[in-house]
Amino acid sequence: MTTEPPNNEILTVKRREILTYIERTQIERGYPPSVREIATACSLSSPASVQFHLKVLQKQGFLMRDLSKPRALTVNMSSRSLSSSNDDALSIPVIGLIAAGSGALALENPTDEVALIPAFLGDATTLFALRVKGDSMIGDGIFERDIIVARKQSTATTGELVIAGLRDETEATVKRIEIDRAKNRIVLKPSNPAYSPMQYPMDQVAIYGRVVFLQRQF
Amino acid sequence: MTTEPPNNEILTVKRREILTYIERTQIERGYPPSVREIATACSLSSPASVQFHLKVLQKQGFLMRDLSKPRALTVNMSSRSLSSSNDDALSIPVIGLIAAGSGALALENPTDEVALIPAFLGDATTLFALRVKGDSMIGDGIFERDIIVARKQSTATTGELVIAGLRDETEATVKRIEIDRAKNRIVLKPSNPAYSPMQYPMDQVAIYGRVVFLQRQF
DNA sequence: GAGGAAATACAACATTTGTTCTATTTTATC
DNA sequence: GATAAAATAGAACAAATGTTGTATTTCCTC
Repeated sequence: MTTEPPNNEILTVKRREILTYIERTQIERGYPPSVREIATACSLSSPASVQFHLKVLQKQGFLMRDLSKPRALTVNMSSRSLSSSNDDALSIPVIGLIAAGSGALALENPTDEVALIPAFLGDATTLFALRVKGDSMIGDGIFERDIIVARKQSTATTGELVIAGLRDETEATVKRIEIDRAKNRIVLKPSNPAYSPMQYPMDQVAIYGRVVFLQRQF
Repeated sequence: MTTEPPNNEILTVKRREILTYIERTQIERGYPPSVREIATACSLSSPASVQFHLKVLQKQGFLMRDLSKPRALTVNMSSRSLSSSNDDALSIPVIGLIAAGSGALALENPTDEVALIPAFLGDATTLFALRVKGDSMIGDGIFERDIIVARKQSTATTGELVIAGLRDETEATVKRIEIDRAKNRIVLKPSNPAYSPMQYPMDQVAIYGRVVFLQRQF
């Protein structure tokens, strides 16, 4: 299995069209298209024309073929991975470290960028990402170095996982929130039994956002 | 697209073997096997025998076919999803393989789609995604319903987080692996203290891949 | 052990498909 | 505009593949 180094030559319009069609078909139908199906889909009236492009694509390392076998196509490299502006990918700035235990968050100095492609996340402008520090939330499976994505919002309901902090401070933590309107209190609960919940008067707590997503690299 | 209700008839040994082979081939090669390839792999010396089973599987709703088209096979329902509720088992319902095709295979619920892959994961063709079932790995912060992305590989070193299973079975689990070459044994360790490590002779364990990434939606 | 259903096999055939050769058209370059 | 390279097309052929009909074997049930 020799993985050809990606020829950094650009993809022709037609070749990109073909590559994309193969990918889409594989995903949508569960099996790759035949040469003639590619021809029809990509407006080429001869299988030979497709053959021509396939050979180039193969030489460039974009796909693998098992010759003489119908539909024996494997896409090595997504055409998307080459596009400079990755339409589908969201890049969200990692604003800083968020505390587990007591805090320490330096907002507003993007250190990193996370690339996400989740369709389900919706409007990207209201999202921000943080790298987790500490172990106060391991009960929820949130570990040190994980990256969590939150949606900016200043309110929350009991039980939600939020990014919050004290109004006067620059620190923020990720915690499960509990709102007691009767007593006018907010409780921020760690999910690690080794830590204790913290109680504050409602007006002292600032909610920055709600956790919607988490990712971890091993 | 009518999703046939899963006929609760059980899968024959042979039919399960065939279904599993189709799935595995789709994952590993990127395209489904031909009828004759199935015959060879599943020890059937006639394509007609395979045809017989395929028709049954199709009627049961396990797979779809486009007749007269080579390799036009789509697995609707993983054979794994039928396996008795082994807590450790991974259900591999939807593998909408990553950012594009490669070894795509979209099984089961089109609703559940993994559509996220960070650039840093590199070559997408050797990756596959799984949805986690069970709580045997919560010690590592891997929870039910999380999606883990693994890189295909058949070997591993002690301490790594792997997708592995018994060679003869269709189920796979995510576990931390420990290899004892002296005793010719492999230990698969859950990270939930409620579960016990399992020991197997080395040649009975099949390693499918190493966990490289995890994502969770809240 | 008899009978029937399920499973398997063999062989022949029709399709789909990949492949190659050659000719023609388009595009780019000077 | 001339020339070469790239791209496309057409046709014919070979290989891989799906399909069907029938016969044989295996397995299960009574």
